[in-house]
Amino acid sequence: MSDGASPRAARELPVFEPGSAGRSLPQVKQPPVKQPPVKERADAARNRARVLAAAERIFATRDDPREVTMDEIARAAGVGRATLYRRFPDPASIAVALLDQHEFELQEQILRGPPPLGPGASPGDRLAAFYAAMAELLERHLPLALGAETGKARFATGAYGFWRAHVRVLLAEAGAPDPEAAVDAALAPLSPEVYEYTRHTLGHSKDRITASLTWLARRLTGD
Amino acid sequence: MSDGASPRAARELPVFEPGSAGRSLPQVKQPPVKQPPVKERADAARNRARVLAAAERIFATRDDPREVTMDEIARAAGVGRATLYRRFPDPASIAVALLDQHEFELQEQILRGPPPLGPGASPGDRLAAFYAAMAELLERHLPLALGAETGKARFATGAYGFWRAHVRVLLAEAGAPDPEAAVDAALAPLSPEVYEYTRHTLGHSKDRITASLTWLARRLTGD
DNA sequence: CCAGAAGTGGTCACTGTGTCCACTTACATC
DNA sequence: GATGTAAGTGGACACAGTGACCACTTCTGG
Repeated sequence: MSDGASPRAARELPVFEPGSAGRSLPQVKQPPVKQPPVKERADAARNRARVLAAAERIFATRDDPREVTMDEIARAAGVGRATLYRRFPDPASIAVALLDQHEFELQEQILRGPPPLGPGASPGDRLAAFYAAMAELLERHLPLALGAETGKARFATGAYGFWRAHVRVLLAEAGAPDPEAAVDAALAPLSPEVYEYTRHTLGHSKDRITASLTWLARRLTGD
Repeated sequence: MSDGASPRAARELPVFEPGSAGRSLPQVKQPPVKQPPVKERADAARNRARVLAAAERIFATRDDPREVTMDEIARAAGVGRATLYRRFPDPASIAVALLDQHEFELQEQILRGPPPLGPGASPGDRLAAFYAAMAELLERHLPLALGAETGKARFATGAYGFWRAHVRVLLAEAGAPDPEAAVDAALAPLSPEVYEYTRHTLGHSKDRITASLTWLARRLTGD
């Protein structure tokens, strides 16, 4: 997180920066005027790393990631429950924090990577590439994605706003009459629940799902 | 449930019959060979009606229908908790039972009603009509739909299999290369969570959402 | 009418939650 | 280095919901 290069000044899309997830430090009821201290104590950072590592392990192991409990994570991390609650209000927010780390790389590729994921290709190609990349992400981190959907703040997967803005632009370029309304329909098939259902309940292969999403991308953008 | 007319013998689509939801009577661990008795005792039926009525009221009232609890429903229905557990394993299953009642009518219209919802219209028109009808259903029964998504059995909304079969046929008629895989992507925008997000978090009108779904239907079926 | 099956509701042990508070530890300052 | 202080920590507590159990009641077929 200390790359001095590439200042992120002029950006069109709302980039979600990973690491800012579990750091809204004290969970005070009303954030007072006083800014929370910018610097994190060393032991706190160490514990946060422990928590995230333990949580990643647990989410990956569990049968149903939606059943992971705060108590369980705290015990696995060797940390008191209050310590956990200090940063994360519920297990879902931990999954979100972990997921953001993985999603950030994809955001970079979309913003500055080579086509068709990055700028330069046609809307149809870019949308298809985006779908494929998201399917890949879901394939690898499905437990986290499922766990992130549990809490009260749905569609708050941190990066959702980014995907939304990206796809909305693509739909607009493709001539959709109301991209702002269409974009959520276009993103719905990427919901972790849908992926889990087709992938594991129905048993479709990742390639088959990706092919279907590619077809969808072509249809949505009019080829 | 005693309409002697129109025997439902030869059907292509898996119709979900409402009323069969809370009636898999005893929640035994392993259903023994002995068939559960076909007839329901009069007092049991009365209580079931009470439970459903109370639950409908509660689901509609609550801020977040996902937080409705068995205890709450039992108290509101004036019924012991064990009585409730006898028929329904969790609040979600009660929401499913209620929702099925409303979905059944739509199923009938699709099977035997006039076009464009019923048979006779083009795939594009039928899909658009289906989307519009589902949006209407969600608009009216969103709390139930959200509550039904809570439990462990997702995509088990009873009727989901029906919608799935219907839309799969439409996509096949429209020439989709892999309707079996595409159908879940086509149904994803109808997820209650997506509807809630666009409708209430973003504040889009029902008409705007419907218009967008109509656009989607045209795109999916190639007009 | 009545035997027995189906249905009922109060109770119990248990799990996870969220908050609180007394103690500990890191770090800025001297 | 010593030290004051605020951030950080973990155990404890009260509470809510669960799911199962069981003694009791009520319905219904013969």
